[in-house]
Amino acid sequence: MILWFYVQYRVSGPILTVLAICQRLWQERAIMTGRVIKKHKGYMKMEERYNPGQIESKWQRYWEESNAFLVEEEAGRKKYYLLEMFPYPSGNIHIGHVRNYTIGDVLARYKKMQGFNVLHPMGWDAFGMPAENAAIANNTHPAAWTYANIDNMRSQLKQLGLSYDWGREIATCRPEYYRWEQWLFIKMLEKGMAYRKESYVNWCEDCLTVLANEQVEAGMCWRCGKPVIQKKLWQWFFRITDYAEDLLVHCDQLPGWPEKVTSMQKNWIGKSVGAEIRFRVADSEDVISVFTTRQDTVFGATFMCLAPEHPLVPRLAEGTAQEASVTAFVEKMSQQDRSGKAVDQYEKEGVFTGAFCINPMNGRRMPIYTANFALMEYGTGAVMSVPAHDQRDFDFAKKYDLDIIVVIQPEGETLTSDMLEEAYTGEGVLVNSGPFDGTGNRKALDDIALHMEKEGIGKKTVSYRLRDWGISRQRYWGAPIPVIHCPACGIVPVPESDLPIVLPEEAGLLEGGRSPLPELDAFKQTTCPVCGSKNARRETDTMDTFVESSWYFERYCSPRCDTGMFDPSAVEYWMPVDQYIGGVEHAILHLLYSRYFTRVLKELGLVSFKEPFSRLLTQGMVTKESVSCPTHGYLFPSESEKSDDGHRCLKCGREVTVGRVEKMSKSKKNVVDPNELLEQYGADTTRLFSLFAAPPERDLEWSETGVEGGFRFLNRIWRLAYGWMDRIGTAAPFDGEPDSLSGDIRDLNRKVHQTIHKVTTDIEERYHFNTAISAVMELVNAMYGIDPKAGAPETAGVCRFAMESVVLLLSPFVPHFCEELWETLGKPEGIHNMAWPTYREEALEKDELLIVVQVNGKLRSRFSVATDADDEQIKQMALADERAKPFIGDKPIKKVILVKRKLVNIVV
RNA sequence: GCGAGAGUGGCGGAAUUGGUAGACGCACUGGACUUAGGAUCCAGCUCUGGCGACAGAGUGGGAGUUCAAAUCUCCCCUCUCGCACCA
Repeated sequence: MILWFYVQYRVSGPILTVLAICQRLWQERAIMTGRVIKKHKGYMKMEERYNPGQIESKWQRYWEESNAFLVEEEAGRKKYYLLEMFPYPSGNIHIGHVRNYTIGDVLARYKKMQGFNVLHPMGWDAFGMPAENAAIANNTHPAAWTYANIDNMRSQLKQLGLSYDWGREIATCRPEYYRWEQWLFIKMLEKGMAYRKESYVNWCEDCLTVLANEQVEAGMCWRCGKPVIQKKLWQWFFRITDYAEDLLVHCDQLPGWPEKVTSMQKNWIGKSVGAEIRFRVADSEDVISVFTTRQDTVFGATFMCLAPEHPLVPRLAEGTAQEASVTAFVEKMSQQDRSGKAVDQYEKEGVFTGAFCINPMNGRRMPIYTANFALMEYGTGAVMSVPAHDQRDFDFAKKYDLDIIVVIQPEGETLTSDMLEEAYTGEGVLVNSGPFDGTGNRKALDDIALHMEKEGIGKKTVSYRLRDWGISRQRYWGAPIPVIHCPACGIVPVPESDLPIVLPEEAGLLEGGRSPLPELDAFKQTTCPVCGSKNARRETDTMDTFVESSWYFERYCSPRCDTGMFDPSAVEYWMPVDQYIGGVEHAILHLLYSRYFTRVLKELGLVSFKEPFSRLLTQGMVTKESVSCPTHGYLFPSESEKSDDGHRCLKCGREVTVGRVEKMSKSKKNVVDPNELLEQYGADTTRLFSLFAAPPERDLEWSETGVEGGFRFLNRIWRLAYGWMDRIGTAAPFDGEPDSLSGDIRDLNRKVHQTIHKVTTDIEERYHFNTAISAVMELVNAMYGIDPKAGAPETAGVCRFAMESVVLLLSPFVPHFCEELWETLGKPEGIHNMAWPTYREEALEKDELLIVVQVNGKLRSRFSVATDADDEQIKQMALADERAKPFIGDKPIKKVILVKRKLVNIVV
């Protein structure tokens, strides 16, 4: 009621509001006494004013009570699985969620009206760090915080009127869900798809905890500010690299995916074709294996670089004069962020290990360095450096005064090392390359690889940039990894019958974000399932949350299945997802992991397909300026204030810096809460506005300017309907030949058909909801000039056709509003079950063509012509055009270009 | 740094296949209705010059292809996303 009052006040001002209150009280009395809701001339009595609050709760209740969106498999009926990326339950939905889920809802409702059996589920990606952080900050349990957030966000989503099958809701933090993930892990372990190896984590010595990359700020711990070091731990991995080639090849077989996504995935997998070459370490049994794509330059290799983490580094330096400096360098590197993006930004540096290796092609002694740009994760962790033909190696050689030998010369030129200002990376002919001198370098790639293969020095090989997926997390709020470490039997999988390994909820979090699991004896101490040893201990690492989101779309098909991950027949019916929608920021990791997981499921015989998502729509980010205060860090919009005095923090009064425009995120505090919009204008206006503001794939810098326009548009339709109701009377919607109409009413009929055409293709082919909405706006503008009772006898019928079409076309966008109007039009309730309107091809035809006249490509005139005019006639009319003539003058006409039914360009 | 994308009036955007740049909406201006208006209806609204008819310029900047370029090609600038432990 308060909301209603507020809207009234906004719309009508004070005096009419008082009148409206009286009217409303009268109506409510009438409703209570049952006198209002009855048929009136074939349609329902209509409220004069659009009242979103009342309408929206009415229809949301109706959808819920009539189970409007619950679905099940129906053999023989065409299905459509529409999925939006499920949210992390961070607390409140933000405007980015509204955008994502509204886009999905439009498509789901549209497909339903097209006759599909539409699966449209929703759930929660509920494990993750923010719950732990919130638990520490508020002294609660991550589970309590997460479930409270889920309840809150579910009711917010329901307020938006989204057509979800809520009977299929899942939360990944529930044992019923992660039980099957643990089951799958064990299967993968049995198949060798999961394995353990040592790798590095960010470690804070002070908090004694592992840090996520996000928790490292400029090399320091975000909690205590102490330096972060790299610590080696035994961790679990999935062998995604086994599928590198398959994932890569199928990027080109995903026609429903945006090319930018497949292209990013291809680059991420990063296939390189080259050779592996073995370099013997001088005076030692050791061999260094390198991967290179430039084996044609092997004669120019003058030194070797090993990653600081390379196992040979300490051994090579041992006992040499360089040992101390090598140890110091390795130590220094272990303090640094070694991620790809960081390494690329450091200045290249390295130290000599004191050892040499032998170039197998020419016997050259090459000094072995350890260098910061060599990555243990890529290739073999060793780089054969050819300074003459690689810029990075060139810079390094100049810095440390190392030899440079030219081995490729541009055709017909002589190039020597002292001529080089920078590396020569172009094509050419081999020199200084023994038997290969004079060979083109392209051909030499093959020749040298073959030669090495014959001599046992190396071989052709392929390398990928993609690395195996590390899934171990030393965290509490995640799915426990179901293995047992037994001192006698080693790694033992938890028997299937013991699943799920439930995360012990009684555990509180330890200070500093450290996982309590390793210190919780009740969890950790267990019996070995193989030998019965009492000294066995449970794995205390939990799984990366990306694991949960890599198969949830399959779980939705049979979310309550308790005999397996899913019911195979349900998955065969619903999968693959026909349309997946989510933020472009997931273009690589989540989507690649999901593709990988589906391949694993196929390999295990659980599904019959390997690509989970047929079509993908990557929605652009909703961005906003972030605001940060020198003392308080990032601020919520409500925590700072702009005045003449400047933009200040409300907590401390200091001047804030208005940051970059960034993706909305809770950590940046630049989120926009849709609640105010919902309260002020209702769900339909909020939905309409988020769709109208920009096409889905485009980034959207948030601004509320324009939201009034959407609300006005709905009011405008409401008023039109209210004014037309009596005047249309009981006329049936016009469905006759367009030729039986003339004048305004003929134009309106054409406009309706054109609008149906435009809205349908915009939704179906382009997802351009903004232009679909503006097409309906144009139609409504055209309807405003028409009186259904005046003119030809067909007028009322055309008007009813127009009005019903507007309501049907808008129903996926503003469903509550359209349900209400549909009922008012005297239609059976449930517009979501109606068929999508269709247009007639012959009704789209215009009566006249507009021809544009250009002279030398510049617009000079235009004229109308009958649709059946032939090209020659149009040409003559253009040449005779009075407004074009002065620009032709007496200059000779060189050429006349005619674009059929559109344009004439006269070239003089 | 590497990979991917984007840039059009005061603002959000439109122009679907190289063929009328600025649809639709916001903001703004003027008018009508009105006791009143932050409601509604009608009209105007890229910039420069001109009373006007009209003319010239114009899609981040620069070059090019073409009868014709927001759209294609090359170079440059700016912004956004991802970079493997945020989700």
